[in-house]
Amino acid sequence: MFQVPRGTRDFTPEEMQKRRYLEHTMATTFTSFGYGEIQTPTFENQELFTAKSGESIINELYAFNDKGGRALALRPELTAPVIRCYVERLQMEPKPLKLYYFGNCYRYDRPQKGRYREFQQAGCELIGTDTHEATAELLALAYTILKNTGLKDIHLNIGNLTIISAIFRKLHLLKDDQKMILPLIDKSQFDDLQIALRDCNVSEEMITTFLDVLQTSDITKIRAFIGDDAEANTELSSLETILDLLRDAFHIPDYVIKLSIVRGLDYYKGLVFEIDAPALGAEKQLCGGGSYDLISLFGGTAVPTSGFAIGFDRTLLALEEEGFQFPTPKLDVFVIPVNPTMNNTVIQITQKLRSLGISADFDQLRRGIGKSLKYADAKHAEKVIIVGPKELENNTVTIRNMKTGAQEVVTLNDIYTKLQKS
RNA sequence: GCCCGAAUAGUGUAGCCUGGUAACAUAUGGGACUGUGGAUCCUCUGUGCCGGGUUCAAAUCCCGGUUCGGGCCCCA
Repeated sequence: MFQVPRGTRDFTPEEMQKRRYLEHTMATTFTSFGYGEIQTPTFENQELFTAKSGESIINELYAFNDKGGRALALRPELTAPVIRCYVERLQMEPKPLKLYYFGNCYRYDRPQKGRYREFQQAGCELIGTDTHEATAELLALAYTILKNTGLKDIHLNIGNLTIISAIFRKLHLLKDDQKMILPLIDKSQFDDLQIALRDCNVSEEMITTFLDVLQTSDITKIRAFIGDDAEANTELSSLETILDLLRDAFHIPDYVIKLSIVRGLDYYKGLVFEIDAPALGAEKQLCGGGSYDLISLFGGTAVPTSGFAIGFDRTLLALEEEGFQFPTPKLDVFVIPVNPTMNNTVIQITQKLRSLGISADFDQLRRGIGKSLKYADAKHAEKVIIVGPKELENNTVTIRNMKTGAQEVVTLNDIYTKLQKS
């Protein structure tokens, strides 16, 4: 027996129904915010990803050489391909340029729940603006997309790398020490962090205040800590303005300032954010993003960029965990011939309904009415048309409403007006 | 890449400890009910993840692999 490769999945019609629903609601929200869809190849030159994230990521790439000896890789994410495309052919588009995407990505990782080797990402890039209102809108978009899918419990956490760097300066931490404590901050392991800071000769008083600042949402506390650092003060004022807009203009009040968000990569600068779904446990992060600079790295003219990526599969899992009722696939009409001599009429009725945009199907197994009703029920048919000799003598059929069980006899000509109204 | 657990009809499970006829529910196909039964009843089909070992005998015990889950690493 064959089975799917490790970390990959088949999607049944039932699962595809959910995935298409989710994709549709997300795409609708993106377009309502003025974004246009973009699609890039499933594989790219390996260099694109190593340039962005360093050689070490080859271990987690599906990388291969093609028959011409070109070093290629299945894409592990979509930001680099989209920015590559921008640099290659979209630089002269009017700004701001708003791009969104859906796409399968591939990473050689140990699979577990919410983590697959082939997975889908949804996301967007905002190119050519970093005004407060643009940044606030990006945060609002990320939050709104997830809310619009029907998710109830999500947490938006906002951090800032410029501010955290200023704090490090304040603590007089060496570069190597910073590297060591960053992962501890990212994982919110504050006990270990405290010990590590003592080893770096940071005073007890500073450690206490620092830990407090990392966990606070109070901007005044943060401002007090960074003191007269000009760059950090500017950034903090910007953050304050952005958050005011998010709360008062976009009406999204439930965010949390979390300076401990550092994210795992070097090209982010300034604002970073994450959205979690507590329902998911270990792999609970649904969305991550921020402002970054990749364009100059890829040889384009530097303009401000920001964006985020959403874990599509995790979002779906979170909805399932919350018991979300997905729309069920339905059939408008199922047509049942009482015996096979009715087939000709039954097919004509079915075809006419289909041509009117009404989804319709008919019994193709020559089963009795009972079994056919059961099948119609399993397929969530709304109405059933029963075609039998008794009715046909008077050029009529029986229409049964599957929800109420109510039946009425209708002439052949009236079927279509009758069904179109409802 | 590391530690731990699991794997039995399409689906959900029992049996495993203590080796001895693979079971139950549900779903699917067929039939009865002579056109209303989205019922009921009857019935066919379909199952031990893979490979080795121990044994007269392995779903059961042992070893290796695979896959899935839980926790790490990582998370662009």
